[in-house]
Amino acid sequence: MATARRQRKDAARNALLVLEAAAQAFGVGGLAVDMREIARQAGVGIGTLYRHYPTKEELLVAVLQADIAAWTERTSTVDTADAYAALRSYVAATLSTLAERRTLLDGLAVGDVAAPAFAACGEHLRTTLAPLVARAHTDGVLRADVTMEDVGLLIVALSRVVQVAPTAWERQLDLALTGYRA
Amino acid sequence: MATARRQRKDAARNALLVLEAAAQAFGVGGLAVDMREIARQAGVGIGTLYRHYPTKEELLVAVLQADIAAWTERTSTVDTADAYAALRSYVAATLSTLAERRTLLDGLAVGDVAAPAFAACGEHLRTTLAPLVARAHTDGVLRADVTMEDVGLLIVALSRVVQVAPTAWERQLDLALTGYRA
Amino acid sequence: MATARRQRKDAARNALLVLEAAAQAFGVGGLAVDMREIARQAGVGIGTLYRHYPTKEELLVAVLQADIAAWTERTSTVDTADAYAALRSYVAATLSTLAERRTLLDGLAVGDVAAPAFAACGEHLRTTLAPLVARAHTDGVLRADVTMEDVGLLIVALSRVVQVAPTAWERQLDLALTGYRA
Amino acid sequence: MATARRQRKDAARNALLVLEAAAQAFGVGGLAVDMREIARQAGVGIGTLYRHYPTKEELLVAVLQADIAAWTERTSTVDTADAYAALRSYVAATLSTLAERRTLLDGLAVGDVAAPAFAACGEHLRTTLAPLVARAHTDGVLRADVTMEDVGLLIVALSRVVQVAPTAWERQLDLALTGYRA
DNA sequence: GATGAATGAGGATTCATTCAT
DNA sequence: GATGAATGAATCCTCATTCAT
Repeated sequence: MATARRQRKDAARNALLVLEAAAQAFGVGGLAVDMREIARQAGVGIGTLYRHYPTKEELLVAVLQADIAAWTERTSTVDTADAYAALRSYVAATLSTLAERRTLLDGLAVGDVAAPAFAACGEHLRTTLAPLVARAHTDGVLRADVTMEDVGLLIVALSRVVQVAPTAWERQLDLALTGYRA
Repeated sequence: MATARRQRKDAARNALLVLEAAAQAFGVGGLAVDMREIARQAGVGIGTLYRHYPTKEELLVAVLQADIAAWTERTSTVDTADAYAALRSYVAATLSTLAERRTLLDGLAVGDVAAPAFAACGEHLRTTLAPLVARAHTDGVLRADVTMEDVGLLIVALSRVVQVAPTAWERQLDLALTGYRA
Repeated sequence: MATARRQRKDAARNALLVLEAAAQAFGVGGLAVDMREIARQAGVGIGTLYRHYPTKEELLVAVLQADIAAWTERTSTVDTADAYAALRSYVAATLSTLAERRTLLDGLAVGDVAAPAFAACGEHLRTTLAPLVARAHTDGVLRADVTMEDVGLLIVALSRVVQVAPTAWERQLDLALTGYRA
Repeated sequence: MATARRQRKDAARNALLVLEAAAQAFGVGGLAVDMREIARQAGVGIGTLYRHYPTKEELLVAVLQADIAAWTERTSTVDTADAYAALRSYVAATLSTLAERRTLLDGLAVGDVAAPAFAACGEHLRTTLAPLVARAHTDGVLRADVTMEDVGLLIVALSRVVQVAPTAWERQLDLALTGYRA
């Protein structure tokens, strides 16, 4: 049993090694990366990689899910003292997550396989961002016609800035948010 | 002579057909598209495709150059009556060009081959956008600390909106530009 | 008519230009040379090349035939004063021809198409070399058991020396011929 | 460990099968042979072929190296009882090796990749042939002015005979060697 | 007759995935 | 469970040859 457990531990560790290598590799080379290269960087055989992720697509989805998990965790701890600060904090946390997660940032999606992952993403947006926007409206710190969708698109827009000029997004965020303010 | 010209005309037409098919195909499938598929969609043989564009890279660059040419043309006729309107018009013209040119929008670039094309792009930005920003400052319709780079990044940012929600960019542009206003 | 004649002259000239370019090109790159490259070096269009030589093979055969013609001409004027000198002169003339004709030297032959050309070659060997060998035997300057075939193979052998060390064949010829002497 | 070794054994066998098929194929069709055809004749998939020899060039070089190895092995056991016999034996062993190794015989070489292989070849010539020539001189069985280079060129020359008339080289060797004798 | 654009079969190589060990 | 050798479909590109002008 001890052996079995040890093996399971090793297996889990391998799965993780592959996941990290894949995140790295997809971030650098996009979908074009060679599965062998990922296996190599993970320090495992190609067979091991395929045992854990039977398909390139599934591996990508796994990376995506890990990214999204990191994001939901990061954005669940926004400081809520001030309504405007809370909103800004949420957007900033999202963008800073994207800055570290190229796969998510690049929107690497593949066919319908990634759809569920992104659906979970929208779900989280609705449950966490909506209250913040509502409160901002209540507190009168947001233009009345600005919706949650607008803020979502703001994030989407600034994600490109993150991609192109990784240090410039904070300034652009503040410039743009000025336009959203009441 | 007339004969020779006629042939060239046909050849030129084929080159154009290939270019259009490629723009379409790259826009849909990214760099992964099969050269044969492009040839098929252009209605020419694969050999003809390669006669005009000896490499996949070169074909992509040609598409990029056509996109950029379309953009420079479109942005050279901005209404200059009002400084703010002129600036907005420039950004809007750029974004609407991107909306029709997926290759450019997706920033499909390949190694160093695309670099010159994009360099021309930056060049054009500097010569056309700079005066508009300068005039906006002179006329006092732009926050004093907003630079040409900021406007460039605004375009970059909104290009993502174009990509994700092709009809929403105009509203986002006006929202954001409010923040840039003096 | 003058025009017609002029055109025929031009056509003949083109055929010759192609032949020379082909001889050069095959000599350098073997059969792998691109037909377009030959046309380019001949200064004619690819269509013109194909008008004169409908096939790569046929072009090669034409080059071969020109080579063989040069050889038969060169070897028909051997000095016949002394039987041994005549024999040596014949072999030397052959080898020096080979030294200038890479296509022939490399034995570039292709399928059955080249066979007739080489048959003519053997034919010429029999009609010109045989008498020389016979006379050498009569004059007692050649070992009695040395046949025409032996001399033929001597040529074949030394042709490789010509190929590998273009200046060394004469010495090797004299060394070897010593063994053939009575 | 036993497991790993077994796999390597199979892999090694495949590598060898490919090598032999390639030697055969290059010998018949020169460099023009289709890699797929080689794989087919070896009874392996094209991917397996490429796993062992990542390039057509490298496969050719491998064939060349095997040929050269066979030659060095064959020529290291020459009978040294009599100086003249030893020399003849060396040349004969070389030629009979060539008779079985078309790739080497045809001098199939490709760019600079084959250069090292052939360099090793010249090296071996110098270390094994030189002493034989020296001893022949000492024993007075070789014309004083005949050098190692002459013998080398004799081999080169007769290799063409091997190519053209595979059964005639021995007679030609003896004829020619007579000229080299003291 | 000359030209060169068009054609497409053919050939080298890569890479996702399977499977024997 | 891990490994990596084997597989072959897919893809880029070349080049002999044809044909419209």
